[in-house]
Amino acid sequence: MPELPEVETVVRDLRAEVEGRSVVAVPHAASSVFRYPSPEALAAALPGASFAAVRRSGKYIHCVLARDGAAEVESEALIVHLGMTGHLEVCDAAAPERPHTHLRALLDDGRELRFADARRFGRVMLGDPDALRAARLIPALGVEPLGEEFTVQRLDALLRRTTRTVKAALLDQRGVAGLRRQALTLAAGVVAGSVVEVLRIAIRNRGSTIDDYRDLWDAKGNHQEELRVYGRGGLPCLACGTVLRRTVVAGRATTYCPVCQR
DNA sequence: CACGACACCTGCCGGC
DNA sequence: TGCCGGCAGGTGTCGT
Repeated sequence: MPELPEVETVVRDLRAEVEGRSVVAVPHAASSVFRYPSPEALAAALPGASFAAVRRSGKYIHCVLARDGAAEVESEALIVHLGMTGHLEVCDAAAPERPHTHLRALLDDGRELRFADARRFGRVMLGDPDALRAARLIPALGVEPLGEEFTVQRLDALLRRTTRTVKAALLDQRGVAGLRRQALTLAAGVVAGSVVEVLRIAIRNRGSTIDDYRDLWDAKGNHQEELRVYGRGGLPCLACGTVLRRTVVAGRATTYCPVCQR
């Protein structure tokens, strides 16, 4: 399940591969992952556009497009959310199509940008991000946790005005975009510092491959090796040896040490 | 506003 | 060996 560190890894790699490239054709576009416009309309509109920039917004990937000869600068982006099992790759156009491939975009260097998603929880959209947001096709995300605006004050205000658990608050993408994992009832300063540190380390480790996540080259991330609690229910706590417990918080499986994490 | 329930969707896993 | 129910989980929607 791609989280912010995994998405950031994909964005950085994608940026190096497609920035400056343009789309020549769309040999394949079909599936329910296309929320707007229809896959046919997207396939018709994408050719001729070039990738001006690749950015991350929460867990959304924005490929900002540019068009030659367009007098006025129009804001247009190919937006991708990986959902649970979404996967982007840039490969030779002759490479065999992996199962559940929903989009293939032929680039001007002979390669293809492809999107595959077995579970189809992912989304692909094309349009003005502001307009898509206004149309509620993409959500109005909260503070970017790796941005300057993610301050202790902002987080403190966010946590202070709610009775929800810290985990539930952090999971809500309208508050702080792109976060999950557990947190405890700690001072906002500690949480804020931890969030940023953990995200930076996870990105340095190219994300966590818990199940399906692979980068553009189909390689696994490395950060799963660093997780000390996640997925270790029933195993001893690495700090004190107590058996880690599993429970459900905010509708999500949550593992914790009953001694170290109270 | 907070949160549970459900929908979407398919691979995987345990049980029979 | 094989079928099958159950489960996971990001996000949106709807009901309480």
